[in-house]
Amino acid sequence: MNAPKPAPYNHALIEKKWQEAWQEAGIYTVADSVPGKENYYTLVEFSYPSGNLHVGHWYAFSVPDIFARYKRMQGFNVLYPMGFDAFGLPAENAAIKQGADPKVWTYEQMEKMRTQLRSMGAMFDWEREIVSCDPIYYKWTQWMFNQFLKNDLVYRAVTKVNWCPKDMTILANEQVTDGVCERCGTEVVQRDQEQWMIRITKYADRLVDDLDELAWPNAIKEAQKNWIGRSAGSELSFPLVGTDNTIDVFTTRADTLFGVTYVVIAPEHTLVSELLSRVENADEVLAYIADTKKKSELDRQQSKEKTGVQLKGVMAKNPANGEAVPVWIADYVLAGYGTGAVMGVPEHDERDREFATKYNLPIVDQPLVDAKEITETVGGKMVSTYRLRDWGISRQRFWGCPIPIVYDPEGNAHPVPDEHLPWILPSDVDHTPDGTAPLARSKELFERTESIFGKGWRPEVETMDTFVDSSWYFYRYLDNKNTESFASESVRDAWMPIDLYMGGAEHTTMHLLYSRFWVKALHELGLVKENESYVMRRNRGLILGPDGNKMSKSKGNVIDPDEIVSRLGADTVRLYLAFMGPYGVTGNYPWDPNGVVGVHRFLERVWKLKEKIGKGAPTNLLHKTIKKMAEDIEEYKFNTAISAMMILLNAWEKEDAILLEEYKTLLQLLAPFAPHMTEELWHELGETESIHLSAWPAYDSTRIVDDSVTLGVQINGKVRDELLVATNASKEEIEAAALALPKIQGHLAGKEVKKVIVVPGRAINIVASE
RNA sequence: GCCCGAGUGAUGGAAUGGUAGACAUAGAGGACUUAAAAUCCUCAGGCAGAAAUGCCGUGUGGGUUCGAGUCCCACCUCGGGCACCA
Repeated sequence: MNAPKPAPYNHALIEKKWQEAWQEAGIYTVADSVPGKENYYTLVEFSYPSGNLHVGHWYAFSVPDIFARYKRMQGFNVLYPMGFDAFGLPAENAAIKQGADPKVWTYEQMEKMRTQLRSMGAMFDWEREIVSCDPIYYKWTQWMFNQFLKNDLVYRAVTKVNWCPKDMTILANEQVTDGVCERCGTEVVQRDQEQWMIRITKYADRLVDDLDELAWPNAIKEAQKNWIGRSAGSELSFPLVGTDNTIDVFTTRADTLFGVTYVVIAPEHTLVSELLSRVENADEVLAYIADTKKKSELDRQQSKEKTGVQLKGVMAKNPANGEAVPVWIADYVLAGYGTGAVMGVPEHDERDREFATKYNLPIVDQPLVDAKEITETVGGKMVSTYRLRDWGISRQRFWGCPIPIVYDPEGNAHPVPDEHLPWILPSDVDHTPDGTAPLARSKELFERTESIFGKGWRPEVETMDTFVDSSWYFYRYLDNKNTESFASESVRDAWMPIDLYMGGAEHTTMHLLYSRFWVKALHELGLVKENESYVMRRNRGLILGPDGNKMSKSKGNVIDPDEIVSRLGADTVRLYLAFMGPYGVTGNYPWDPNGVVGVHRFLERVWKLKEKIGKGAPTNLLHKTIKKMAEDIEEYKFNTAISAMMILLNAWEKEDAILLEEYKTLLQLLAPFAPHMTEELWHELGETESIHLSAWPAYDSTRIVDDSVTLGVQINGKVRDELLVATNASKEEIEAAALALPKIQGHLAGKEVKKVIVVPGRAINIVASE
């Protein structure tokens, strides 16, 4: 009879068993402080409850989990929390299309996702879960809004919004494709809308300058700098001939001031209405302005051909030489950038030249002067201007955080006092779009407002941009049940700032910048100590379909993680995603159905390797592997860390036997990657405590150096042979041995050796005459 | 157009200025099997050659260096960001 076959690797059984056991034992519950351990806060962007976990979620959450687990084994008290960014458009769309209640819909999606998220076997501490649409959470979103309002960081302003006349709704930029509404295809128009704004521009300089202190990847910093778009220049006043008024222009080229031949203002410029009375061609000007308004923002951007109209009879004086120049209106000048007016210097600016040529304006060549000097001479000032605009947070939507504002009978806005927070989102709303904010139809909200504030008072009916919810969520994980503050000072001290924030590249300029601003504002208001929220940020790449295209249902290239998990296991999916390439660089990797089988094979081989446990000899390779893996993981190069384990496995499989302790060390190295399988084997080998509570193995530094090493022997930089030498051989010995190699002698025949360079442990280069 | 990245086998990728292609996948050959799958072993950048070996080779062209995938200059291609930004 044959000996009984050892049990095969049954991932389904093992994964279920340990997920339950871990939860039971609470091994992922994180305390705010653990004696002798340093806290380490790893963050990933919380999920939108779309209801179905796709490969992207796995990549976003399970690979950072490897890092978090590694840090934990290294002796850190690691927090790796998860929650839901639960307000947002899809819930509302479901309400409009299917008549669902957005809240019920959202909570259903979250429940589905929690189950799927658990199948990852990640070390999320679910007791710290946050849900941004929960009043216990948004109370503090509203409270912070009030704090900002009190401190002049919030104001009311009229801005342009995308408006779909058919759907009667404001559209977000991403809902507008090629100038039409993505839902109904109707042409989108620009409409003035009064809304609540957050003064992010007040922090523009700090948001740029403080990047220098951060050890972030350069590309991310550059993207933010670019987005903020600080530009240093001069603001100069051009007096209008015959009036007390001036046109203020912004220029980065004050040095070309003497070359100015005209001045242009934006059609929306505040001076326009005043000047109209003095203009000789008012009809023409009005027609031009009307024309501009008809054009969508997109049209204005697309048509590169410059148009404009002269304000006949209006002249501006060049402050440098007193020369009178004509004033024009043109829509290539943007009202929202700089001062909304520019000086035209066709000699030095290509765009100005194009405009001047088209309208026969003079082009004069004048010598350049010193920018700073001339600015001072003409009474201007050196200023910076920014591409960054203030942040409009009002949304005419239902499923968002209510803006805690009420209006008195005279229409003056008042904050809802803190004692009335959370200012609850009502539920009695018809979601059919009719051009007004859904909350305007809530009887409950209006009655509540009157009962608290008095007759004739009415509520704000707009809700906040969901980027507000996500600007501070990382504080709430720290203290998610606190009813006295958004997070207590002691827990913030314990965890902030965040050590590592991994997320999508698409959030580089919006969410990442908003949340940096938010922390700076809280900091300035004395509400938090830190001035920057993220010590390190890494953007991950994208997982593409097997065909190399972005996964999409229409392309039929979508990989369903649930299917792979049930067929090959969560450990395999985690390992495969980590093995595809380095993490934290924005590389996009195609999913290879064969590749995932390959890493599964690796796990099965590790599983089978236990049969070789016996009287083996200690191996140096293990210690090199430990060293290399730690180095690689610290750089998020999980792919090469895995490959190091594969190399070790390949070597051990050739041995007759391996030592129990060494095999267990391999399990520990593999534990962050394949938490379930390693836990099973760990216990099978007699351990009673979780492998995830064990310490990351240390390597023996005396065992990472081999006795001998193979060097490449080059002649004039070309490899001709190799040489096995003792690691401690002297340069002279190596040189002599290399020169004595028969192959080398052959190559050197008739040549003169000029120099020999020995690179210890690497190569020998013999420099010879040709 | 401007800014930031990146170009390496059939594929994902590896390589402190020091033996290019680790590891893995696909592929070829073999073992086991009645057969297939699974598993195991071997080969595997290109060209030439029976082989030994030689020549070529990291987007292109230059350069620095004893030595360049890696550093410098110019260009090409691809990806990302911004864009009538004064």
